[in-house]
Amino acid sequence: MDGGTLPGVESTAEERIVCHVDMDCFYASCERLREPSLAGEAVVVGMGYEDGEPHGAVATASYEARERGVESAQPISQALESLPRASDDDADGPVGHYRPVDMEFYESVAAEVKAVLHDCADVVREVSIDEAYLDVTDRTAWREVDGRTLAGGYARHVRDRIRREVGVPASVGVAPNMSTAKIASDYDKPRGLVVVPPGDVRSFLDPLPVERLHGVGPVTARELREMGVDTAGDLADADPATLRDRFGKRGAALYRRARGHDDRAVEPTGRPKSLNRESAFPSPTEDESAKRETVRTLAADVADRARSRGATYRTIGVKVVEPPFDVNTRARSLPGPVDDPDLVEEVTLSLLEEFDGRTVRKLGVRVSNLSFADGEQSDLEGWTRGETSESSGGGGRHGQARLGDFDG
DNA sequence: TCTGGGGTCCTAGGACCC
DNA sequence: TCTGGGGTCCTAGGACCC
Repeated sequence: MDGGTLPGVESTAEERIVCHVDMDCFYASCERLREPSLAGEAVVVGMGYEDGEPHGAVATASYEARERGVESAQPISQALESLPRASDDDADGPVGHYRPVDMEFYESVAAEVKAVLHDCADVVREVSIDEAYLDVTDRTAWREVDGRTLAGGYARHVRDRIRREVGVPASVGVAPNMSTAKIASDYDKPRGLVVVPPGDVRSFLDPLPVERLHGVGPVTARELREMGVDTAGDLADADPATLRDRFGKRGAALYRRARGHDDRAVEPTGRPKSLNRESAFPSPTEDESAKRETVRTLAADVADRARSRGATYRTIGVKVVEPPFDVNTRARSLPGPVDDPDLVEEVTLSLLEEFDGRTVRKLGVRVSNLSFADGEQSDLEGWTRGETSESSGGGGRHGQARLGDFDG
């Protein structure tokens, strides 16, 4: 169906075809989907926002709202200063439509998008609710027809199907690897379609500021600039040994990616590694009963989510954020995986005790070291027969050795 | 950027084992 | 009693991403 192999052209790893699909201001687009009159209007979706109130933070702003100075993660009160609310009728000039986050609805729209993606590719890695990588090597080719690559045409097809079948806009980047495809999808948002064929990777990346590379945040960007590295091209020309010394594994990976090399395979979405719930107090508090009550609620929520996802956990932890923004984490591991809400509460309350008398602005509860019932490990029959030797601890030759950990 | 919530990966030191 | 090297697990913190 795809025309077979090109004569004289060897297929190499660098000739994979990876699409990165990035939904445009996804939450705002979802709001427009169910409220079509919002098309073309400035839309702000707020986390912790309630109709008519000033509290909460911006989760997503439409491009119209961004033009008015509304930024992601900004407090709603601040957003309202640059973009008054449409429902406040004294507003004069441009106004915004503010809506509270409705995750359930967004998840349902995302499920429709994912269905399209899985129909378009054999391997799909969902990174978040609004982002995914597709390996479409077997569905198209880098060959050019009339000056355009077939891969680009395929990416356009993916983007347009999402628009047509689900009704929300997306941007798509196509490249021979994940890292470049990701940058490409971001290059021309919204409704972008950026194609970077294998031969063009370096010339595409070279002029970009280092911040555009996935994995370079404010801290790394500052350090790189101090080294005289401003662009991806500078990074590609830097001394790899120096980068490794300064940034460890990450430095080595960044160097390779800046040079257009990224051989990570598009792996299908895996199981979560941890589950976590946190919430901030309206203002920092030292009220012990408020702290304990919050932790109890978070613990119950996390345990509940773990159960609903069929996960057991072996490590339970808390996060305590003290003003101004000092993050403390404490965790305790159990001898074996459990599904035990009461234990989550007990352990987290006990970990919280260390912070008695301290003022906190935010608390969190986390479970990690997850196992899944249908997964490969902890097959109950194997355990009881003493046949399972999957044990992660070195030396433990037979499952029997660890069985004792579970009773008592 | 007076800082919301849900995640991932990496690093470093200490405990403990052989 | 002191000393070596290799390995894993655990905890805490940091950077980053959406």
